Amino acid sequence: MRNRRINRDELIWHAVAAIPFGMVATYGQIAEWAGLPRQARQVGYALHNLPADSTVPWHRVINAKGMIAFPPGSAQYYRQRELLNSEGVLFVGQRIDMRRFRWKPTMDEAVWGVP
DNA sequence: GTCTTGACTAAGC
DNA sequence: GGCTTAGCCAAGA
Repeated sequence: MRNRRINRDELIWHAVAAIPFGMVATYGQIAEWAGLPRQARQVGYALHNLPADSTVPWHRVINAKGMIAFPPGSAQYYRQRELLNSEGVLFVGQRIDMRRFRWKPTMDEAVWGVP
């Protein structure tokens, strides 16, 4: 069987799985950490292909606006919101307080929010 | 091969 | 704060 190279999806899933409990990350962040910059859409695509029996915390991935990518009112929207709420991620209306819950990788070296 | 779609983002109005 | 436009890349028809 050859060393199957890690698929793009698995790379993304791995990055998503690295998000700690009670934290969230944006699609752009996941793409970048997975080594796929500018491919935020691919992250959503990979999550869409995520098997139902997977343990990947897909609900910790949100868009850059701090909102769930699903349209409000949809079953998926409420499911993700409930999962986040159960982890202590509080919502302000339809938005998450990114200043508190956005995960910052390697806080010592990471440069996020640089002007 | 081209065209459309998509769990996105940033900038402009 | 919300809508529109443009940019981006990959998968599917």
